[in-house]
Amino acid sequence: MNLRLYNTLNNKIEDFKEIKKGKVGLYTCGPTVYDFAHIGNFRSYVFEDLFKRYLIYLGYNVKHIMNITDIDDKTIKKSNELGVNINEITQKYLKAFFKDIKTLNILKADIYPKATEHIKEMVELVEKLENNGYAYKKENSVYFNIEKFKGYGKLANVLKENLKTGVSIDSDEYDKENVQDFVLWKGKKEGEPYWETKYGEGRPGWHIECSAMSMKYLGNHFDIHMGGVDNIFPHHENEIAQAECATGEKFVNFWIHCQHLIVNNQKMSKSLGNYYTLEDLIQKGYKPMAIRYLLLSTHYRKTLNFTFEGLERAIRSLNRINDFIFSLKGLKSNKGESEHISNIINQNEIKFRENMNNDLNVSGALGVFFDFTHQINLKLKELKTKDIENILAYIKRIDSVTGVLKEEESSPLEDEIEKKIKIRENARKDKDYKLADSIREELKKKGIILIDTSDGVRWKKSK
RNA sequence: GGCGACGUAGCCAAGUGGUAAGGCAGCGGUCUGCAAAAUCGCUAUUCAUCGGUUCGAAUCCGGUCGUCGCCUCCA
Repeated sequence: MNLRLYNTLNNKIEDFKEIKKGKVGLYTCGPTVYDFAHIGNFRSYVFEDLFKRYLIYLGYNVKHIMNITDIDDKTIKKSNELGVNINEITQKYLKAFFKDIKTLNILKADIYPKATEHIKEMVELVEKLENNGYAYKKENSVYFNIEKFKGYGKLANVLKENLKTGVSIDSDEYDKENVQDFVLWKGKKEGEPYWETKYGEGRPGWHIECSAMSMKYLGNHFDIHMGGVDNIFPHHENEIAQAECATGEKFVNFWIHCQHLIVNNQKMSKSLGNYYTLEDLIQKGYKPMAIRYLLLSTHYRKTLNFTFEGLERAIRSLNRINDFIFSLKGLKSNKGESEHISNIINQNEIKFRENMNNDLNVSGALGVFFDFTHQINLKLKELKTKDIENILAYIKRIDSVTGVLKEEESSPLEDEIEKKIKIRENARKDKDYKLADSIREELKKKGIILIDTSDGVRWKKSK
């Protein structure tokens, strides 16, 4: 089965076909760096990462662009309120963003273009739209005339008749009631940053940024554009309008949108006190990989209900995988390789792929993988050296997609602890279980967990 | 009002016309000096609900109820 994806453009699951063999151009909507990103943002980023990792797993050469919005109403507002230079704000939160995605084991994009560094491209795009008759000037701003674009509304399934009310508005955050032509270029306002261009002093509209930057790095027509469902309208709809009216070409083949995350069945908001940043969760003692596991284990088109119970469950599910790897690594085995183990691996990987190919069915794919751990656990005693290598290599391939097994540095034990473990071993031989148990308890308090196996004592650090 | 997603065990969740995966939790057993891990058994006659199509429906169609999102910025 080929990779099949739900394409918002046509509202159905379609076979994925790349434009240029073996290559995928991928654009994901990035952060507006005016505040810390929250776990809802990270749900999208983690899903996008899962998707990108899977494309790489399938052998595609992925070119991934993620924009950084470092100029917009919210950023300007914050800058003015705090009396701080806008760059200081965007620098601060950009740094935090990069730190967070590293923590969550999200692969870096190839390029993170900043809006403020692509004013020239945006103005050129506005110019093209004006030349093609889709844009008009009003006051000091330039607007897109949605009446002129026949395809307007095709992504979000909105009818122009329901939108057009005749007034054009140049703010990102305007009042209700009027939805209409959107702004391409905003004339300068008092107290706002501006650029000097052929359209006078001003700054770009929000939507033009993504059209200009995606086309600059991926071409006029590229494979996949992703984002949260809230971006479908108007942001992505407007991107299509801008790009297609400027170039006359189809803009993007596949639009993939990730559902939102809610917290305890409620919309996340600061006023409800259920608004979490990644740092908040880490401060509470949760491990990043458990957070990542939780965020990616629900299908991307389903609303994810974030709860702390769910996070606890994620920890335990991950433990099952980690314990499995732990047992494998501690096995004493004979040389050789068994055909039936290779068969189990091959069969399992095929099923894993079938599930992932089915519109990124992670839950199904994880279920397949848990089946695998079960099958292998039944055969642990008969594994040969090469089998274990093969299994570990398979786990590595799976994790190249899921990215939840980021290993922590395994520092060697201190001499003193080593000594204690030896004392305990001797005590056990002498059947002095009282002493043995007290040492085990003592080390547990230090974060070292001892496990007695038929192959001897083993230790691991507590999570 | 318009557009869209969705409703499967205590919780999370797969399933895309052929008779309910998997994970977590729980109970009982095996293994272990005891633990841990693993393992075995038990835990949904039923998929919001009512009708229809079909030899056969959680899956298709229609109605009803309910949840969420978008329609203004938001991942």
